[in-house]
Amino acid sequence: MDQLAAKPSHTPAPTLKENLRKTREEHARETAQDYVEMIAELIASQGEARVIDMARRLGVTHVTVIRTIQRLQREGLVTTQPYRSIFLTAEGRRLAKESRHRHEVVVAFLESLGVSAAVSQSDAEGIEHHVSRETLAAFVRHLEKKGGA
Amino acid sequence: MDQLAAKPSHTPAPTLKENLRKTREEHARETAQDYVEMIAELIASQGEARVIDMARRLGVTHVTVIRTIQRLQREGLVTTQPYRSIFLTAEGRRLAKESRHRHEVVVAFLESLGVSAAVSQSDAEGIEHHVSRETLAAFVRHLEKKGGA
DNA sequence: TCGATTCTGTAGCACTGGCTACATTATGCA
DNA sequence: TGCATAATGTAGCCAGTGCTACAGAATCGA
Ligand SMILES: [Mn+2]
Ligand SMILES: [Mn+2]
Ligand SMILES: [Mn+2]
Ligand SMILES: [Mn+2]
Repeated sequence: MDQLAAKPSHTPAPTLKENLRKTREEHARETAQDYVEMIAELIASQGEARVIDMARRLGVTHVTVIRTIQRLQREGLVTTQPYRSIFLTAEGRRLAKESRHRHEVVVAFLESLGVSAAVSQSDAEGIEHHVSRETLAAFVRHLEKKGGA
Repeated sequence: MDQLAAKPSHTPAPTLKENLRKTREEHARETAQDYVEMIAELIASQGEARVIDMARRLGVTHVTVIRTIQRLQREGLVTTQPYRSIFLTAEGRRLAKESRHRHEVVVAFLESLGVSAAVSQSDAEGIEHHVSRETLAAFVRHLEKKGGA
C-alpha cells in the first residue's frame, strides 16, 4: 500500500527501495551458498566435510562454522549429528550445484574481459551472489560469442 | 604463518580464505557507500538530506537510518547535529563521488551486455560493491570498445 | 500563536556472524 | 590400552542492521 496506486498492466518498474531490499536478501543467502558449495567440494575431494576443514578454508573459527551449520540445518540445507561430519540435503546439493556453476561462469566471464585470474577469483566471490538469472544468461552469451567452440 | 612457507618474489596467489575475508570487508563498507551516495543525491536534488527521506528511499525505518548515520559520523564520513539534516565530510563526498561513478559504470556495463534496464539497476545495487579497480577498468574498456565515440 | 502533525531520537528486542574461553567427545599413537 | 591431542560443542561477549514502542523537538497551518 505504498505503491503509486493505479497503474497495473506493464511491470511496475522496480524502485531503488525494492532493489536495496533485494540486495539485503541476497546477503542473507550468500553465506548459505558459499557454505554448501564448500561442503560439496570437501565431500568430493576429502570424502567428508568436517567443521575444522571448513573453518580453515573459510578463515573463521570453528565456532562460527558450527553456528552457521546449525542455521543451515534449521533451513533444511544440511544434516549433521553430534561429532559427525556434515551432509547436504537434496536441496543443499541443488543449491551447491547452482552456486558452483554460477561461480564458475562469473570467474570465466571476468577473465574473458581481461581481468587477471587472481582478481577474477577474488571479485567473483562477492559478485556471484548478486548475479540474477538474466545477467548470468548475458554472461554466458558473451562467453559463447568470444569463446568460439 | 599458514602459507606455503618458501615462495617469495611474485605475488603469493590469494587463497579462498583471503578472498572471503575481502568480501566480508566489502560488505561492511557497502552500507556506507549506499548512504553517502544517497546523501549526495538528496543534497543535490532537495537541498538537504533528512533522515525521513533516506528511510523512505532505503526502505527501512528511520531508526535504522539514525543509527547508521551515527556510525558514519563516528567513521568521519558525515556530520550532523541533533534535529538537523545530514552533511558529508570531504571524505564522505569523495566516497560518494567514487561510489556513484562505479554504480553508473556497472549499470551501463550490464546494459551493454543486453541486460534489461530494470535488472541492470537491480543487480548493480549489489554487484557494485564487489567490483575492484581492475575489474572496473575492464568494464570501462568494454564500454569504450562497444560504445564507439 | 498554539496545537496537531511530522520529524528526530532513545530503549530495547531479534538475528547474523565475528570472537575467546572453556567443556566434552573422538582419535590416534606409544 | 590408555592418554595426549585434535575435533566438536557451549557460553557469553561484541558489532551491525533490522524492528516496535515510546519520548521529545520542530514545523506548519488554522
Ligand atoms: Mn561467494
Ligand atoms: Mn554483496
Ligand atoms: Mn549504489
Ligand atoms: Mn549498492
